[in-house]
This record gives sequence, C-alpha cells and structure tokens, in this order.
Amino acid sequence: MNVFNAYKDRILDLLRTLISDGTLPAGLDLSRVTVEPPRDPAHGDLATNAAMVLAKPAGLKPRDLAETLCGRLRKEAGVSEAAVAGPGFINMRLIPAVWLSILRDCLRRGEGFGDSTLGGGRKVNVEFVSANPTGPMHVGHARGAVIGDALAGLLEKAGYRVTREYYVNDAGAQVDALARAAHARYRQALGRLSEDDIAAMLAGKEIEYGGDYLVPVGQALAGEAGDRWADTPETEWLPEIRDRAVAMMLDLIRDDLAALGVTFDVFTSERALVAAGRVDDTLSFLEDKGLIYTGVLEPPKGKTPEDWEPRPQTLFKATGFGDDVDRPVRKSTGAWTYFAGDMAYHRDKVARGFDDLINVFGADHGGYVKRLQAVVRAVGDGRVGLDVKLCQLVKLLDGGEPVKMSKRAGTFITLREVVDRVGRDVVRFIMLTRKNDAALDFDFAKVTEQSRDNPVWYVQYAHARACSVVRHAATVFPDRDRSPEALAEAPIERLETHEEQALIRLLASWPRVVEGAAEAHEPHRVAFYLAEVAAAFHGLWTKGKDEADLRFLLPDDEALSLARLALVQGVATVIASGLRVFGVQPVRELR
RNA sequence: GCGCCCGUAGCUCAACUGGAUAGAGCAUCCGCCUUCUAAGCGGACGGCUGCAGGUUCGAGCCCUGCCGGGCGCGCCA
Repeated sequence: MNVFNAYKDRILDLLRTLISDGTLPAGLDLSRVTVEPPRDPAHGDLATNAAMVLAKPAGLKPRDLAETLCGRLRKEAGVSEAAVAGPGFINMRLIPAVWLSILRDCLRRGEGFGDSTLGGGRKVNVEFVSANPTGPMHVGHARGAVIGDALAGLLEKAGYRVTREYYVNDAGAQVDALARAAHARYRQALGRLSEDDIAAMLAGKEIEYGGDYLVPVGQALAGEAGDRWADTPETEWLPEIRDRAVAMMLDLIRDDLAALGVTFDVFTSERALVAAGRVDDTLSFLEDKGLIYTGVLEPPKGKTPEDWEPRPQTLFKATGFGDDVDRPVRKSTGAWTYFAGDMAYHRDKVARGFDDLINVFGADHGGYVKRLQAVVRAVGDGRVGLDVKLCQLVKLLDGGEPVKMSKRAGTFITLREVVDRVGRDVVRFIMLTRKNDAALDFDFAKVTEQSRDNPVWYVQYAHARACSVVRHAATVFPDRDRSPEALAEAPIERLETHEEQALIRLLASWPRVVEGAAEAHEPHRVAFYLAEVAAAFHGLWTKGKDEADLRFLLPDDEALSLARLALVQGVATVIASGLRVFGVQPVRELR
C-alpha cells in the first residue's frame, strides 16, 4: 500500500463532495493534485497542493480553500492534524497507528513489501543490450544490460507484465564480416592459414574481426564441415558459416549476460523478420497510409558529406510524426536500410500487443530516437508509447587513473573481465548509482573498498548489520520467536524516539519509491533510496553506542527490544526488497 | 549549421515529473571506539542551480535566446 496515494484518493473524494455541494464549481480539473511527503519532516507526514492548484480555477483564495479542506481532513480516519502553511499547502499528520500498521505489513510480506498494482497488468516490452552478435560483450554493454534488467524488474514489482527482449542484428554487413573472419579461422583450423596470415589479413582489412574468440568457432566449423568450404568461393560458404558463427556468438553473449545475471525472454532476429516478409509488409502498410514516397533530401547543413549528391530515395514521412527529416528506407542497391528493418521490428512489437515500449540504447544512438518514435506513432496509431533510455558511457578507472582501452590495440575490457574481478552484484549496483543520461565513473579500487564512499558496500553493510542484530538477539532472548512474522506482533507502538519514527516513515515510503521510479523509468532512484535507508539505520545503530538505552537489544526490557528488533528486521526486509529489484543478492554477513 | 543529452557546494552527485529554507558523500575543521561488526557515527564550513529574459500563487525542473561540454546528422548497424 502506498499511503500517499491512499490519502490522495481520500482528498479527491473530499473534493468531489465539495463539488457536489456547490462549494467548488463543477468540471474542476483535479489531475494536478498531489500528495507527497513535505520536504521538511517537521511540517508533518503528508502535504497536498490541492488548495493552491484549485483556488484559481475555482475563483477562491488559496488559503480560504485550504481552510475549508483542512476542516474536512481533520475528520478523516487516521489524520491527527491538518494545518495550512505557506501560500496554501495543507500539511497533515497521521496517527502513529497508520505508520505502525505499514511496518507490520512490511514484516508480514517480506520482500514482497512494495509490490504495486500501478501497472495494472499492462504489457511492457523492454528491449536492451541488442549488441551486434559479432563478439563477446565489452564493458560498454554492461550499463545498458543492467539498466534494462533493473528497469524490467522495477516494472514487474510495480505490477506490469514485462518482456525482456534482445534484438539480434543478424542481417547486415557486420555479420557478413563476421562470417569472413570465421572462415579465416576455419582455414586456420585446417592448417591452411597461420596466425601471421590472419594478422596480415586483419592489417590488409581483408577481415575485420581478429579476436581469439573466433578460434574455437573455426575449429568447430572444421570439425563439422571438414574441408568442404576451404577452397570454394565466398558465395558458397558465407550464408552457412555466417549462421553458425552468429549462433555461436549469441551463445557467447548469453554466457556473458548470465555471468551478469541477466536473462532474456525473447530474442528477435532481424534476419528472420526480413525472411518472413515483415519488412515488405510494413512498407506496404505505410504506403497504403500514404507515408512512403520518393523524394530528394536536402543535404545536412553546415557539415555536408564529401560524396554527397542529390538522389531520389524511397522515404518514410517521419516529419509527420515529429521527426526532423524524412528517413530513407532503401539503399541505392535496392536493399532495405537498417531503419526499414527497425520499422518492421517495432511494428512487430506493437502487433504483439504491448502497451508500452522501452528501448535502452547507448548515447551514440541519440539521433535515432525521434525516427523510432515516429515509426511507433505511425504503426501504433498513437496508442503505444516508446520511451528510449540513452545510457551515457562508463569511464573505467583504477584508483583514479583511467584504464587504457583501445579497440585498435585489442586491449578493450570485456564484460566478463569486469564481472570476474569485482563480482556481478557490484557491477549491477554501481551501474545504477547514476541516472542513465549522466556519465558514470567505475573505479575498480573504489567499488571494492569497504567504506562509506562505496554505495554497494554501504547498503550491503546495513543489511548485514541488521541481520547480525537479529542473530544476536538469539543469545539475549533465546526463548523468543524472532521470525519476521512474530516480530510483526511486537509492541512497536513503543518505538518513540524521533529517529525510530523517522526510520519507520522512511521504510513506509518504499512502495511510493517503487511507483515513482517505475513511472519515471528511473531505476537509479531505488539505489539512492536504499543508501538513505542504510544511512538512517547506521545512524541509529551508532546512537546506541553513545546512549546505552538506545541500543536495539536491552536485556532488561524484552518488549521494547522486540519492538526495536521489528524495526531492524524492517530495514533488512526493505533493503532486500530493493536489492531484489536490481537482481543483487543481499549479504547476510560480512567477512 | 541543425537535432538530442548534460551544466547544481572546491570535487562526485541527489532533488520524489512545478512545491515550502536546493540536499548527501568526499575534501577541510571539531567531536566520538572496554559495546548489537567504529570498514562506522555526530557537528561545523561550503550555493546568484552556466548567463539573460519569460510563463504563474510558486521554477534547478517548463518556454525563448545566449555560453560551455558530449553525442549524432542520406545508401553503418
């Protein structure tokens, strides 16, 4: 239960009552009314802007309307105070029982606390990673993988039906290049080429991919086909070798993703879409709507490509849907452009019945967003939304020094190396400690150190420490049931200190954090929230050092101890619930 | 030249989709370890939210124009 939304519903009901009795005019727009925690907790538990938003359209003074509302709110169940503040805010305080019942709910539901019905079972497709199947994943892919997976987990928690999807770009020139490189490795496996020959082919641009990861591909091909393709022309072997190599690269990528703990529900093949005639279907569908035409594009202003010349092209009328220019769908060779395939792919997603589409891309795809949204508008009749999350790059550091990476020198860091070095949970959490559109520093030294500076450790420490306190309770009160279910029955009304009550409110806001982050498609908010919970808990823990009667476990007061234990368990539960969204395993014990 | 993203404390970043006196950590300074894990905690210092206008009860957030940085810009995927 999101207590803020619950009270918002009550306030909306009150407002409708005021409309029906004539205090407020009919037809008032209530959509801008919000209920949120006040910035300063001293103001109360909840605040609403209702009076300020509605005063003007209702022809009333904000403070007058606020007073009227306040009078009604004071009679609402659970409200202990309601007061007008500032320009017309209404601050409310809730009776302690409301907060305590949320803590009990948290303990009874465990990690399921925070689950929401916000999504109402609507279908969302989250497409992420979609790296070309031409080699292992490098560290640059990790951020998109983690953000996509965590966003999917967040949406699931918020009540959406989520499909995690990977679009396999297996139809373009890149996979043909992969096939040629695999063929060279195949001939190497047959003894026809040496390592030096491969190097020379790379240098001469005969092949594009030279990585060792293709050696086993060559060996497998040699084992399967013998010398059947050793001396035949490219047209004879390319399709088969390409398909085998792509399949093996996808296995490689799946393994890398598994090391990160990421799995997909659907892999959609670009080549299969093309083969099934879906691109042709999509183009004729759009043609029937008058959205495909032949025309000549203006050259880009300022920076014209050297070989630019005016040329009639087959174009999609993207400008009709918010794009800056119309987009080519056919190359001069007659083949479809990559974009044409993407049009078919997004139409396919719409046809599969998704209510919302989310694509997680690298920041270098920023120029691609508008045209994709134009496509989705065109094929979805405006019913389906497309949100594109652009991930800025990750700067790899080690102790503050940049880690040198260059594809040319072959020293790029693979995803696997990073996971092996610091662990999957660290990679996942750190990748979520920034908004997707801000650059992120990933410092090997920092993310593994145990200090306040390292958010992963700090949050895990809070969880471990909470678990430790509960464990320790076994020695102080050996006869007591310390399970979360039993603690839900503890006399938590005895939690009276300011810090304890603040922490209860913070835990109680977890459902609201889930809903807000899910609605905004911003999983990083969960990371910041968890750090806040951790800080509040560490603070409370340390206070017990200064003042013995503030310790969680008081041998002389079993009832209060159980109440505090309930709060400690609540902290562990909420942190575990949040980490679960990220696919991170909560640590119960630090070594 | 056009489009998108970014610009917040000395540094790294938040700010709950327009709310109240813009918050944390690091760094600096001052305190706190016979204790449930001090690998931690508390306090102080620190701001013209890049600049200038606009919209309204209210702007870090929305609009316009500048300044600075990143990405992209017809047959690459």
